[in-house]
Amino acid sequence: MDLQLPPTLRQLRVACSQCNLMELCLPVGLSEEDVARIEALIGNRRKLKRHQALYEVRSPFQALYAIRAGSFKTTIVLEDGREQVTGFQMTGELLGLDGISTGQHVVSAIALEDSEVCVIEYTRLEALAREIQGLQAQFHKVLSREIVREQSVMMLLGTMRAEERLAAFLLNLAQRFAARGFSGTEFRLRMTREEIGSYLGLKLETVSRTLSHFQEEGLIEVQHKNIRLRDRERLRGLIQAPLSH
Amino acid sequence: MDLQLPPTLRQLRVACSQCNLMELCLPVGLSEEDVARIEALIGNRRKLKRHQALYEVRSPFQALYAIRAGSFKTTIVLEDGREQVTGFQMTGELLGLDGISTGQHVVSAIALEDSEVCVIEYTRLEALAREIQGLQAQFHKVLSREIVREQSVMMLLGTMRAEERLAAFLLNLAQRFAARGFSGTEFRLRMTREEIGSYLGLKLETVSRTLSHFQEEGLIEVQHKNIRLRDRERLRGLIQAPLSH
DNA sequence: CGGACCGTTGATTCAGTTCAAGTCATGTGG
DNA sequence: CCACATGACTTGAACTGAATCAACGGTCCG
Repeated sequence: MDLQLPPTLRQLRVACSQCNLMELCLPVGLSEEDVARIEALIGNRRKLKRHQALYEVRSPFQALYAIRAGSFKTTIVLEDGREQVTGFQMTGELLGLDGISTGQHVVSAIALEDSEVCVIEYTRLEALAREIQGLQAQFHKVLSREIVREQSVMMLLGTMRAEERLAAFLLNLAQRFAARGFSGTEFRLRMTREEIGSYLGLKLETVSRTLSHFQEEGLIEVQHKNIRLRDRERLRGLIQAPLSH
Repeated sequence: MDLQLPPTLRQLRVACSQCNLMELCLPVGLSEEDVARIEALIGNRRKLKRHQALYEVRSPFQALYAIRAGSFKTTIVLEDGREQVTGFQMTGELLGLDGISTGQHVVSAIALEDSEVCVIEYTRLEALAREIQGLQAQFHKVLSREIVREQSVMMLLGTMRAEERLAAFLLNLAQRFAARGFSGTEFRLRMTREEIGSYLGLKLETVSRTLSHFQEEGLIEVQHKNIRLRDRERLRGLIQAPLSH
């Protein structure tokens, strides 16, 4: 995920107040003064190479991570080894919320490309949230938003057919790219067909076939990992009005 | 869900400190003094008849609800009318977390039987959480636990076969009944086959067939809504070791 | 440049859905 | 308090969407 800034500028963005993700991240709707205090909270950064784990299942929970650059997947594993992707995260989104409950992570977070995160030590976040009402409110909203997101995935997995799932997935990605100032009609998938399938409860062959099918129908153009949405309305229609029954 | 207390006693339990759900609810691990302050927070109660909505989709979010007696389902609806159950809640569990994100509820909460909830006004909860660290910590854990629960439902819907889903569902119910001091081997389902199916991404016929199949196998006894677990270990084994592949 | 991974496409199989018919339970109004 | 209607559940038979198995082409990376 290119930040579309020259490298020199990239070096300079060291603080939340200068981060172009500010409106996506925690310090939203806060006074300058409060943002300054949050900057102090957000200590160091961490860089990760593609396929590297930010944290693993069962590792102790200590911090949340705001994605500064790159993207991640979170995966959960069953005793018998079956694995499922529970989410894809991109810049400005928060990772680690699953660890608060038990003090141990229940998913692993893996970088889909070379990435960088801001480390937010959790005890310090809680302390600051007690002092800055706006931060508390924002944090609660982030937690609740994750609950809501997962509920819509449950809907997707529970009641949608393969085509609808893929359509919903593509539209969601597009919307998130657009929210970050990238094109919402042309983008590059960071994940494999298998990872998409795992997230959507489908096999990779079904993902591949369905994308091909969308292409035949003129809904999208697929070239490897590059996607272009050609008929967003019909794509949206797929979700709301299933073919039959 | 009978509280197993004579009616007279039931009248008397008016405060958190005397509520037998205390260890399941918000005031966990707090000093007596703090519990007293939380009692003040928890204003009135609300009684609901079977099938009555505690709140509906799109209704404004103002409060969380702790279930004092009875049980609920939460459902999300698609534009085309398709509906899915996203969770079943029983005594001591919190309802309404979905509303924090946008200020509007994204699910409806419907009583499965005559029920009663404690109303927790959200702005007051946030204010108190800023003052009482233990309450803040507990609240965050509750939010995170819901995120984790939904992730395991995603796993269930995404990668499990019908038998595994049902087995996981029954074991989860059993464990929650047991945590509340009821029998974990013999209990009554509060929801219909259709509601179970909706939650598990199955049709009601499949739920019915699978339960019958479990019975033939000697895993459970089913009589209408009454379930008895006869071989918990083999039931658990179903989840961890799928038949083939 | 070679090998591993990733993706596409086809043929076949199968788990779960759909359609259907009938039983049983519940509760409501006369 | 009974009668009847309605909703809940079960079971069977046929159907189907997605999985599985398989073979092959493309691409990326060391």
